[in-house]
Amino acid sequence: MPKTKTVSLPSVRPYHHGDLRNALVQAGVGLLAEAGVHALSLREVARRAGVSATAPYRHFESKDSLLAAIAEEGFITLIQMENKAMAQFPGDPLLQIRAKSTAYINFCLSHPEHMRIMFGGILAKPDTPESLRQKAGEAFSTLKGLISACQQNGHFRKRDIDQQALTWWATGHGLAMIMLNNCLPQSDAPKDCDGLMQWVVEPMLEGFMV
Amino acid sequence: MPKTKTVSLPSVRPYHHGDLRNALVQAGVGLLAEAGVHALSLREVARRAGVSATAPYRHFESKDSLLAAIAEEGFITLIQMENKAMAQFPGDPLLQIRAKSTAYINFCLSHPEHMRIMFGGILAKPDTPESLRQKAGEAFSTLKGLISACQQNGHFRKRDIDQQALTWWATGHGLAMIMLNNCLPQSDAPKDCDGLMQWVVEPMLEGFMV
DNA sequence: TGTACATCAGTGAACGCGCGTTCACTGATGTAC
DNA sequence: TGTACATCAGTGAACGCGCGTTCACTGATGTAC
Repeated sequence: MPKTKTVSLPSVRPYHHGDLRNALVQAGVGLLAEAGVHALSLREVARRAGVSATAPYRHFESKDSLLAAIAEEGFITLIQMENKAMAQFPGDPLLQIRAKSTAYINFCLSHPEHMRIMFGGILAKPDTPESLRQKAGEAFSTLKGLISACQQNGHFRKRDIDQQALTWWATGHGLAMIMLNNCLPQSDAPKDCDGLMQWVVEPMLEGFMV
Repeated sequence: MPKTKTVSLPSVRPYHHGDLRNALVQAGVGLLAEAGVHALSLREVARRAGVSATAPYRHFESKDSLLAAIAEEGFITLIQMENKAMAQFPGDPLLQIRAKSTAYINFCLSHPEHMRIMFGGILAKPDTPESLRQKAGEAFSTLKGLISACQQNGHFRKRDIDQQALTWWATGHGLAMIMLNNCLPQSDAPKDCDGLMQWVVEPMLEGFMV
């Protein structure tokens, strides 16, 4: 087979990367998905980004702050998925809550290792950046808005909104974590995860409905 | 200050430990509680048990199998705490479920790092020992029994037992994980964790009640 | 428009570290006769 | 009861490894005049 002489494209990486911070976060996200939390090291992330082991220190104080950025990226993706799902049912808060729940569990199951970072104690650390905390809280605010709307339009009984919201979130989050860890017991539950989520949420919903 | 000559007690560790396997598990549990998952290494566990770095290999194939034993110990403790709480209300399955929920969250909050191992993916690994899987399933079986009893005595509507049980577990587990990770949003929820658990479970319970 | 210089974003060598695991070993224990 | 020997449960040296981080550096970029 004759070797074809390939034209040298501008493959010479310029000295400055241009958007290394972002590239590192993306490399981290990819590594996480492929190899899991335990394989996620600063050095490997740098390697993936095609950069020296110490370059990340121009953009992150320490490994922990890279981790925080990766977690934040996770919350952003989660919120996007939820918003997209909710947008299918404009004006119908009940269907929107259902869609949001489904999106939540879909994210969890498609990003299990990411979940372990997002909910693996990083938010309990003192030096967690404010932007991360804020993103983490955003999804919950949306949920409260939807529940409030469901009370207004007569779908739900009037109850403490924080209370109903937290109950809902706990249920969805708990199911997701249980599935993530392969703890789901044998049962006659639906096999598809959308159906399962509805199935689990349903008994709780009966308590919400007017 | 005069040195008092201390009698040499039988402090000379005999060559054979006697119950090293158990001692290693306990050392691991202690280390976990004090220093967290990240600090949990085979070598440090051996050090704590006062034994050479390689001694654990007489009792555990690998670090992973020590981890599995530690997780199993966690489930045993959890089950004990739940059973003790339930025993306060013999013959009253509804109060027993409530007590079990409270015990669950008390365990989670008093053993956060242990929870991370128990529900950190270890049950998803292929070579997880059968005994661990079985212990992990035990608490759920108990819950199903209680729910069934609540249906029998007319407290709960007749519904699929697996479904109600999973909803309940998901809610309790979710709340515990949320608290563990400091994700609990600002709200007018009770501050004590028993009260909080009841507060979160209550809206769901209304859907269960006849 | 050109130049001097400060600042920024990379490099690569080196550090010390603790880890999981292997190996050949030895001291203690249990058992068959 | 005593002895030979197999088995068991420890030891300690050594392995290779990848990690996070520091340091002094250098190439590229932006800015003031």
